[in-house]
Amino acid sequence: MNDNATAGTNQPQRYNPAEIEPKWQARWDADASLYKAEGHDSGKPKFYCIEMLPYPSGQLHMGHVRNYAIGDALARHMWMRGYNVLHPMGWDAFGLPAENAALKNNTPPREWTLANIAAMRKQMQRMGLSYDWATEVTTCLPEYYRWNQWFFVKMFEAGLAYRKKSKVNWCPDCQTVLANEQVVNGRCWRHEDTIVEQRDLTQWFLRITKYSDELLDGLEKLEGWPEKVRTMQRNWIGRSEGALVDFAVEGEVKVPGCAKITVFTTRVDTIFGATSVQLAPEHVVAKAFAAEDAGLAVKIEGLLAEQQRAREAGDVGAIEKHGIDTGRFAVNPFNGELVPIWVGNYILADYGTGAIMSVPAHDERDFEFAQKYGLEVRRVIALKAGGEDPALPYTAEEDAVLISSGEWSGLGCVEAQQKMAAFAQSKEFGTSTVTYRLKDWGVSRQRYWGTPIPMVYCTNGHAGVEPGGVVALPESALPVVLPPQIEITQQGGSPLGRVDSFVNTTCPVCGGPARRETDTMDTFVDSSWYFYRYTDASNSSAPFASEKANYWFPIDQYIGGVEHAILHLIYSRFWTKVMRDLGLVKNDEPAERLFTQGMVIKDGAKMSKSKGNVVSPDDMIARYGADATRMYALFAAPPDRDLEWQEEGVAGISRFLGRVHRLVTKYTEIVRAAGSREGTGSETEQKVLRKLHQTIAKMTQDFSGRWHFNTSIAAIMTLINELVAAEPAMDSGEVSAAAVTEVFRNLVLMLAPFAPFFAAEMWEQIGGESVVFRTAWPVADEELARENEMEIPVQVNGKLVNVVKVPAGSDEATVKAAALADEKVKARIEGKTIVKTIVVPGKLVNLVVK
RNA sequence: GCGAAAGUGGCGAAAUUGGCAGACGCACCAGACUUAGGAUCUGGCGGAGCAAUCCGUGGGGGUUCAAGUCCCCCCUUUCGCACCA
Repeated sequence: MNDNATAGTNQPQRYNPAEIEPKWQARWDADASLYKAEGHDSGKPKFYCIEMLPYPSGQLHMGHVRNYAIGDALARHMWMRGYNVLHPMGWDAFGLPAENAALKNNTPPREWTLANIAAMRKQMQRMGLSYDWATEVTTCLPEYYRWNQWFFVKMFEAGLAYRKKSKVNWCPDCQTVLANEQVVNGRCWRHEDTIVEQRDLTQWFLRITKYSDELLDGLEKLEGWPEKVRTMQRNWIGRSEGALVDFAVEGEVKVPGCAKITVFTTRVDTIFGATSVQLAPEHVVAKAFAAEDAGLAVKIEGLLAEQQRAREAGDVGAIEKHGIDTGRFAVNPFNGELVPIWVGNYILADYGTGAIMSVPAHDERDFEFAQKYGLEVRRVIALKAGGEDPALPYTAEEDAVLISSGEWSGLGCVEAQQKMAAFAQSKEFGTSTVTYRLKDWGVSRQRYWGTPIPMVYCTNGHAGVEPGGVVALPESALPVVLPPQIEITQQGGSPLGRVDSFVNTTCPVCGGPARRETDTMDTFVDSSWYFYRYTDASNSSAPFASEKANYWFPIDQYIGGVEHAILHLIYSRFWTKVMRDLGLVKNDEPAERLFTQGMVIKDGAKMSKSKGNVVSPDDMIARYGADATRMYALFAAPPDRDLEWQEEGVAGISRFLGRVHRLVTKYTEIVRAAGSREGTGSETEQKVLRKLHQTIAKMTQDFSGRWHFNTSIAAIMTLINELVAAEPAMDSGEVSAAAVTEVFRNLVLMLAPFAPFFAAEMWEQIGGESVVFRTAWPVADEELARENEMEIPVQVNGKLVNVVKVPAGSDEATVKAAALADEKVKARIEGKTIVKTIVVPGKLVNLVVK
């Protein structure tokens, strides 16, 4: 850069990251042992630290840089604290972009993906991240995905993987099915503008609902997870306790199974107030009625269309309630009353039973609907304490009792719910039940670039398997390898279905002809267990050895974006429980602690190509170096908050490193020569050492607690500012060589987690032993850190007047006397009476005067 | 609509337990050095005022000797959920 003549006079070697960083990178890349975790027989405590693995798009973005800078600082710090650290990295390498790229550039997905991985690995190495590359996991390689298939077969055998025909979400852009979790407001999670369609398809599902309660209850114990994520998962699982009650349909219904309507309710205690039954437009009974009445059929179609439109508008909640009276009646089993059967556009087919009893007096939606159509509103819940009845709709359950409810009148709501459900069960017209919003995980994808589902359909069938029936492949037949060369086209359907050599196979049981399943697995399968594979990445006989996983798990710290709160983080919890039940691992949960970092934004908005506000990490590194770029990502905001990227700030960090470089270089000879010379005990020496040890204490605390690295870095900057001020004293010997040595050694050690290249260079320069990252983290000396003088603010009537200095540890009387002796204070209280004096030891004095 | 988080200088932010509001950095201003350079160093920098001093943490009330921090009401922003019966 600016290597002109003046630079040479008193600063022979200026901070030049372009020189330092590649030099160290070359050394580190050549030393595979540098970041290698020790085995599970290591005597040290373990620390398993992971950042979420990226999709190999080919380019790191600033969000990655921030994520990895946080994890790397933590991993390096824990190394220095003496832990056995496993800090791995991998690639979530299957997925649609590879197919799109293939279409566009005519490059095979595998080639494209592997090239991207190579490019991104290089970027990570350029950033100086401390990954153990020997444990690298790439999900699109058969060595990895064969274990997806292995798990799939295990789940099939355990009844956890099954096939069913159902309505599924279809993204016309992805040309594939989406899981419920991948649909956001009726749109595709990857295509914000694309409305997801509903299609009837036969698909593979994983029975995540078997673990609904455990997934929910487990959240209570995940205290190391952000409350926000736990809440989101709780909502997603959506457990709801209630009752099923059968309402018999009055009169004849020709379609079998339609003689009764089973409603789901959480408020069976309000059933005497039910004045209609409401069906979803797709309910079988509604369809049965429609079959008998063409006019009704048209109207019900209309309701369905309204629901569809609302879903497409992404605004299901705002739909105007609308319904149709079918003219038919149902019998309330509790009182024998006939209530009209309606079809409503606000009734969801896929929640509960798709049918409800409508109680306008005690449900807001039912109330709104009844008002519109003039249905009866009948109060059956009153205040327990008596007195004036609350306005309708009245939805409270606490301190409320049943009225006008026959023999149940007088019971409290909660008690009535239990007793009435039990009664319904004894009379066989109902039962108490629990429903969930969580649905089984649909994992079939009509795509090429994913894990082939290891199932075949035996054409002729054999004992126990009908013709065309499902047969799981035995372990010896795995992996089912993706055919490498395949033409990617835009036509629908599973691409593998067009490859005859793939489809046509033999049945592993009877040896007869069979067809392979041609769908591939959702890529979220890949990321559901990848972190177990890190512990034993090259195992070719099992997904991993249990003893290795049991040593490292649960993950001590998992770091990633909050956008995975539902998808990845719920799937991987599920997968862990399945593996536990298979006897592979002992832990119930994958990660002890989860940290979700904020977004990186620019000019107030998330960086995106369309907004043109993308800052490239490569540019930053080329201009300021990796150390400054990483350190800025930690300095600009606390890691859990959004970070506004300001290039001037990176320049500021670069200047700061330059100042440290100048100081370290200036005192290098003293530090290198230092023996065990005595300190001078001078005031400046005490001051410098005090600041040093206060900084060590602050940094150590930040790492173990809140991770507010912005304040840690600010503390180091303050230390540097003090050192600059102390330069004359360090030059004159007023600050001893021993003290200078102590300061600079510890300063470099403290910078190591944030600026690894810089720290390695400085450490070598001052003659530090071994590797800086394997040197023990400094320990704060409380004695040296202690202030010997305190500054005590003095207030009069709560307003600051002056600050007085007193010796540290002064008692109340001394502090008070010092406050009263202060000229400014004297002037302020002149002629007034002190009514009260508050002395908070070590904090302040407040004089209340009149 | 429900729930959560947030709102502090020109900007990013700090104040961990009710106790000096604005640490640290950016930008800006002044100065030094100078082959005048987007380098480096020194100093200044919430607002008003010559000053003493007064005002100031989204707005309004309250508790307290003392409130950015606690309580009540309201506003704004972001995120999550959203006819879930």
